[in-house]
Amino acid sequence: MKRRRVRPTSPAIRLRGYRYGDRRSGRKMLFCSCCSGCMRWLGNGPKGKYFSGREVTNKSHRRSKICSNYVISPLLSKRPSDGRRQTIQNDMKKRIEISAILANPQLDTEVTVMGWVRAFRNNRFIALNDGSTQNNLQIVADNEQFAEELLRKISFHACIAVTGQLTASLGSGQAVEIQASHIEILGECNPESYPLQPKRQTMEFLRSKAHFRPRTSTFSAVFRIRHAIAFAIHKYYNDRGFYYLHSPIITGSDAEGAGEMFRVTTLDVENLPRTEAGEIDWKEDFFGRSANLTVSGQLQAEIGALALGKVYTFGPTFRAENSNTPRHLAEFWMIEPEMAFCDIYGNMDLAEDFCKYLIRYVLDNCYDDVAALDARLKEEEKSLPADKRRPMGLEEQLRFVLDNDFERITYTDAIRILQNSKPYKKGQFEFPVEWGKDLQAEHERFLVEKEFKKPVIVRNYPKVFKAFYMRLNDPEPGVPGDTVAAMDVLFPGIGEVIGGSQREERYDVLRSRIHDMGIHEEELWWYLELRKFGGAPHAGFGLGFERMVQFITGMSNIRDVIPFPRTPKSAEF
RNA sequence: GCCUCAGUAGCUCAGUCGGUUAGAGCGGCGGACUGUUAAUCCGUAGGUCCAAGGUUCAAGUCCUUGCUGAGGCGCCA
Repeated sequence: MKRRRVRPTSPAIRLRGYRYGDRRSGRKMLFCSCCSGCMRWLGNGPKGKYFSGREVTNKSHRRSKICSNYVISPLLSKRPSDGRRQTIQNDMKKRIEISAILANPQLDTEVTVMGWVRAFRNNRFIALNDGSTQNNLQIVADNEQFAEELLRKISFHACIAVTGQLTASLGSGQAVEIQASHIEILGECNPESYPLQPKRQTMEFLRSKAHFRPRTSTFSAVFRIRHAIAFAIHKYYNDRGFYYLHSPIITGSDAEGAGEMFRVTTLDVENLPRTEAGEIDWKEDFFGRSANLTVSGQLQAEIGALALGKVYTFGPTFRAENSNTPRHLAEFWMIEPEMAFCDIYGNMDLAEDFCKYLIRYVLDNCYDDVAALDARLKEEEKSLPADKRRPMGLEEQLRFVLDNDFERITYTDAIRILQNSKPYKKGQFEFPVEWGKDLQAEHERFLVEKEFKKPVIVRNYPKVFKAFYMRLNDPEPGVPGDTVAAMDVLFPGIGEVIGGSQREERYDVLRSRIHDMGIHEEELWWYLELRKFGGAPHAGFGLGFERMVQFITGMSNIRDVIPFPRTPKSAEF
């Protein structure tokens, strides 16, 4: 069948759709064209060359066959002439988003807006928010013009539709407002039983009301910014020639070396199949083997990089660790770029440029949201003693990161700096500082927040506490032991945002590392073969998406930057 | 997983050495208010003091266990 766009058959009826001709019957069939995926059937046309839009459209409309996105002809959207009240259905097509009104206000025109009531002051002024922007639009409701019954229903977070003239505001807090001529309650919100209130509420409380918290100013700002960062990530890599590679969410490998995993099974847990030896028989399971949720897409990303050159993954990641901190989630999103023909230095360059790009993108595109979060933090910190307050405001902090180069040091440098530090000499560190021991949070925090006062990239860690796939460095004078080309990007407040490395591309070296760490070689046969056949030097890193959102929004708990957080003992919503 | 703290009205919290009828602010409800910006003013209702057990003449308060939450640490992104 040939797909062909249908032209309007008459000026009055603008019909949009794709027409398929059936050769055998000669009938024409019309399908919706609201989007490339929509195949909603709108009706059969009559035989013959011409297609009657009116007939089909009217018939389809009566039978509710038209896709909701389908552009209705002017004929249908015209208001009924018999004076019947216009329906919401028609209003919705006229609805303008508040962001559009505020960006480009057409004064003295009639507009229709829909959204949720943030405040109803003086029985006259409604602050309306529809989620399209941080800013509310003020609705002026002349209370003699509206029934008391209606006004009573304009309560906190009730959903309403308002039509009226857009005018310059007489008040001082806003530039424009709507003089309401028509108000409709789309969804009542009984304040006696609705859990949220027009007042400050704690993050803990709002977390327990995850189905309503996006309506608050703080969370809507966070989720708009979260979206912007996600979008910017794709844009960043796409613009630089990376390919988005979908790494699997279910994995059969448990040798990824990144923590405890969630098991995926269809076996009856009440009655597990056993082998003769009495062990659980995973051959009976859905995949014919033991399977888990992924803890990293890195190993698969390496497959991509060694064919497509530059790839990135961006997907959910699962860690079944009992981590009870404001920086950990059991389900989080991770971005893992992987580049062939790249070493640890190129890796660091990408990491720094990438972080800065995301921050800049948010400042350029979500300034109102950042400003609102900044103001909120400042307000919140007023009640804290001076030494507990953040050294910088949110926006100031973001600009500071943009304006300064990240400090780049080796692990060996870091140990030396720490051993010469005041807290070390005064014995204020809880954990020992010596070459060969991993840096603890208190050490990282000292480097980032006290010594350098900006993001720090630490590289070349001892191989003993790093993963098997990291590239072994040549021995260096002044370095007491073997190191690998690993790097961590440390940010103020949240610690490690990025962990990455140059990968071990030498088959023999990798194989002996796998053996040393007690990993079964058979699990990683394909990973080893990547080195055996057409291998290349390559590098990459993992960036914790929520940690970046946390840094950019200034939220102190990671559970408040993901819509539905999953943490130990918590998977509501 | 370890350590610390918390759980009292719808929300945020106070409640002294174990002692009479458990309080406040905000929010809700009723009323007033035609230029408000967390509006304001007057009035009013609202409690299984997390749960179970224990000590005591007497427990919101002390003890034990459990549950939940937060913070710190570890693991990491």
